Amino acid sequence: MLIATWNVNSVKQRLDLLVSWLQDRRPDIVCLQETKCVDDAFPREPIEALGYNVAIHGQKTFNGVAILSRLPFDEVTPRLPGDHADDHARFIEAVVSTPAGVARVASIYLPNGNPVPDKYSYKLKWMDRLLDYARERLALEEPLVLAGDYNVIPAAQDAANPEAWTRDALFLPATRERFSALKNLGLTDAVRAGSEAGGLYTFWDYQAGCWQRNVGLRIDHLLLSPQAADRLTAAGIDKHVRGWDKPSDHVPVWCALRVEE
DNA sequence: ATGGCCAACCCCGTTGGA
Repeated sequence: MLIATWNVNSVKQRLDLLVSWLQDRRPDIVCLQETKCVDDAFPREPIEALGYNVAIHGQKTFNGVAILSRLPFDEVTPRLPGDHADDHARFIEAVVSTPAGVARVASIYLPNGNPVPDKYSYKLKWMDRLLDYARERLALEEPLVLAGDYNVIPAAQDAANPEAWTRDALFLPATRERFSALKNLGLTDAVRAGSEAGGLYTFWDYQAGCWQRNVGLRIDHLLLSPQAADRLTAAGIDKHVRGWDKPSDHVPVWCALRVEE
């Protein structure tokens, strides 16, 4: 079973590329971020025509997350618990039944946190809420995948120019500490389970010829519970999608989980 | 050495992203 995440930077602008990529990669479950449209405006039909069920949590102009799944949804829950006043559409969770039992998947769009300090406290609070949520879900001992745009550079090897990011919300010590704390709960970084190599980027800024110069960041991640990590057979980054016409600044990241007994 | 993009929105500039 293939589970992927992709920050599409507007699902309406990216619809043709999304359809092409779904046809090529044929993932079973896809977590989308930055859909940037209200639920009524989400382009359901061309995605459903490819055999996907669609769960969405959008808002006007900004943010917006979704989950696409070939398997039907048993449950869908928008919003990360822990702050009723948080009205950003940054989280949606779904449960599906697989041949090997239930799987729980969350699509996560973690706050950027810049500029520091004005917007940074919201990011740290959001990460603390994510830690609480993950702790609670891990107690269920289910296959669980927390996939999305974390806006976290986990380590120096995850940036082309790490020294340029030392005072940035994506790379500050408090950000990296919370990401480490997530992994220390027992979550596995799917890409890092297969390779410790540098240069495995998932984002290249539109500006300054970053793509052409391969100046990128690894900020999109799939974190797996032990029950999912036990079934992990492969993970990858669809870097070639960044070279397509009118691309998102992020590319899809995926992992393959064995579901047969 | 420097600057270099893109998307949404009600409007043709401003805000947000990373």
